[in-house]
Amino acid sequence: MSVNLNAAPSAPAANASLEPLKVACASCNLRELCLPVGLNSGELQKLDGLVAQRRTVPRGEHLFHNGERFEALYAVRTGFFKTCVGSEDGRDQVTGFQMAGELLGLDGISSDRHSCDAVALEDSSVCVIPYAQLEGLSREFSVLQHQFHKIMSREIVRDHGVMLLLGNMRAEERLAAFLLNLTQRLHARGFSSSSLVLRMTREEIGSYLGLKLETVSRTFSRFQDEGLMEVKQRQLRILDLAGLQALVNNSPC
Amino acid sequence: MSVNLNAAPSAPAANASLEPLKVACASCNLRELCLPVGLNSGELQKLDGLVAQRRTVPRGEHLFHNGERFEALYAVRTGFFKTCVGSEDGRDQVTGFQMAGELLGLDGISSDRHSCDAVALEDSSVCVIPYAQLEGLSREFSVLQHQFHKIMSREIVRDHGVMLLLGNMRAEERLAAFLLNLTQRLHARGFSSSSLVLRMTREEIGSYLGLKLETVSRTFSRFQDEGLMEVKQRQLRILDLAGLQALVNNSPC
DNA sequence: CGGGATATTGAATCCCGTCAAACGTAGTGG
DNA sequence: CCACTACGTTTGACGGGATTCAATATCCCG
Repeated sequence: MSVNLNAAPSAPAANASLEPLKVACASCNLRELCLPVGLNSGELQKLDGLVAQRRTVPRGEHLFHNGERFEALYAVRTGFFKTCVGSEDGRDQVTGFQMAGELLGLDGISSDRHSCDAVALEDSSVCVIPYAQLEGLSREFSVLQHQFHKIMSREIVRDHGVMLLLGNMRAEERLAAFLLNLTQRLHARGFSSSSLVLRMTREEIGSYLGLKLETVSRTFSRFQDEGLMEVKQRQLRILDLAGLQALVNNSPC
Repeated sequence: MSVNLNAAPSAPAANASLEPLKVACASCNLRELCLPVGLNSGELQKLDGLVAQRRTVPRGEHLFHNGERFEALYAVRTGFFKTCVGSEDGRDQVTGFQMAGELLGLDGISSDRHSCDAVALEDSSVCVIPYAQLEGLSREFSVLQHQFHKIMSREIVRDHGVMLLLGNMRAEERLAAFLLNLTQRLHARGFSSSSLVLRMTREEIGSYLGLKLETVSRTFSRFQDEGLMEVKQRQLRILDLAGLQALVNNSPC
């Protein structure tokens, strides 16, 4: 049973990947998590004029590719994405998982080209935010400007947290921290904070956390044995939140 | 000895940590690496009006602390910094090393508080860029706005690269990548790209790379044995650049 | 229903961390 | 100037946590 928030309002069209149809930011239930935070109604209207296009991305498809020309940011409306970077040799690293209300493509600003791949992990839809126009509008509205800067800064802070995780934590702590982060974000979107469906494979979790898929699987099993949670494939239920938090906070030394 | 942040701007006092003295952005030799990239002379002048203050930070002192109120960004003028984040338990992680022309404090925008510590690794000086005023000016000048966005985006891209390093690479590759990055940035600033002085300890390198100081030391020794470089304490000279690059690019598998 | 992708589990291996000792360097003050 | 100390670095031996290789189980989609 997939999470189905904000299904397209009608969309009778064939399943083209572009939809002219649109939900105004003003009436979008993600507005408090997304770019429009703090805008008044006039500003919201202007922003709406800019976000004219929506795009759906079927599961497994790319929203954009590494190296592609950067022209727009994308706000996740429904669904779930991963972003990953790759090195010259085949290795690649998942750099993040994005859910409703989160922005994709910020990495592209630096060089006018996307520097990672964005892939939908379930059928998804995004709002297309042409970047040049966003810069223009954020010169007009300082609230929008500030909110945009906050979003970029937040991404930097998040990345630093991931570095801490990758550099200092052991497998159990990494996985616990990951799950707590996931449930917290889901909770902020109105979902249960104890029961969730993993949208990604063990391998993708492992890539994000700097672990091999076998280690992720084994650690899940151990958590289950210890009564911290129930895992069955992608279905996960947290039984002992405090126990998980303790794992993250308590130094092993 | 606590950091003397933001004393009154007048304060002609002896060698306080604040200097009213100032070098115009227009005549700063870092201008092509820093915020002013692409500005015309009128715009440069406006920016100069904003960057009214310089601050010196002695080796070992903090430029800012985690949790402190965020009010300004800092552009490194001379010297060398590290930034680090810490978890509730004592562990901390170096998230970056900053040299001349690079910006510090971007993490603070997200929550109006700094979310990391910035520490000078040698006697350093920075330009203070009051953030509210920078937002104002970047609403006037789209070139400044865009350059600022590029800098933030570049930080995100860099962080993703570090994630790849921490998540996928082995000790040798991490250290090789680190050294190549360091020499490349030094080269861009007119220094030799083969000979350098490490401004940080083995422990700080290790923290950045997710390794223990002993591993860093051992790996340096191995590189030396293999004729890739000469290391003597902080003094380092690269003998086989191609060899180092090969280490980073060639998958071990 | 069947087949490919995904997940679980075990056993062996290895890279890095840990612990410990010794050395070198820099800074201080007698 | 040199002894003294604190700090950073090097190196060795050992252990452990994660990876690797491999076999099996399970799920999902057409």
